[in-house]
Amino acid sequence: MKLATWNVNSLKVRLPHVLEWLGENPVDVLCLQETKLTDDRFPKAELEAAGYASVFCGQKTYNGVAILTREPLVAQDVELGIRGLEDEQKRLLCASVAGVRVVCAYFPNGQTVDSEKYVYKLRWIDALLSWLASELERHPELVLLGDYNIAPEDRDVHDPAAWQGQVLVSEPERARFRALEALGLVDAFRLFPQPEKSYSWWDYRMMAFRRNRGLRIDHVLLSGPLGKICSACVIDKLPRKREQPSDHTPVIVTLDR
DNA sequence: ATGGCAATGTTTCATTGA
Repeated sequence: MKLATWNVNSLKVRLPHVLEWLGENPVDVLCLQETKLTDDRFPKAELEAAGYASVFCGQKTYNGVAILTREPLVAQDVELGIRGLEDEQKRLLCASVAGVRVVCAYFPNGQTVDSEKYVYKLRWIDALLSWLASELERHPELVLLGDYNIAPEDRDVHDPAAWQGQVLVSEPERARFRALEALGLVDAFRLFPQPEKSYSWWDYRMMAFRRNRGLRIDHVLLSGPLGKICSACVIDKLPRKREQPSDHTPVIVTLDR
């Protein structure tokens, strides 16, 4: 079983990329973030024609998440948002696939550490943490895939000195990433040897991709039982090399089942 | 110290992202 996550930065623009990528990478599950589409505009039929069922939860201009699966989804297993959190923003979606609870998340960006958006980011993650604690009891086989907007360690940052204390790397954010791990979740990417300077996002400006000035902020966290059957986790840089790419690139995880 | 790129809608600029 293969699962992937990809912040597409507008599914309207990136649908051809997604379809082509799925053709080359026929994963069982693909979680998307920043679809930036209201549900009435979601390209359900086009994805179905490519062999994928979808559930989605979107809004105009910002945010929006979706889960694509090769197997049909059971509607009653689908859940939107974090239970117990009042939130207008469409950032979280869950579904069950082959007994695995799949959580697709688009964490808030936070803008700057002195902004209201940063306060919201921390509050959102705190709500996620307490919700996940109970969710893990209900679903021991759980995977949290998405754009976390957190680079967990300095090795996930191209220039740690320049980023020191900034949003995406600040200590309160990193502490929350560790709190996710303390729930028993493991960072699938770090279960395996990886190339030095592996990142999942590069700024569009300053030729950042070509210079590999990036951050690793897209992650797959696995619950304990799934960590034990995980056999690979890779970042696929190819889509970032295309014309008109998303600034993020997919992360793919393989489970032995 | 600043902006640099891309997408969106309110569009011919402002806002947001990361």
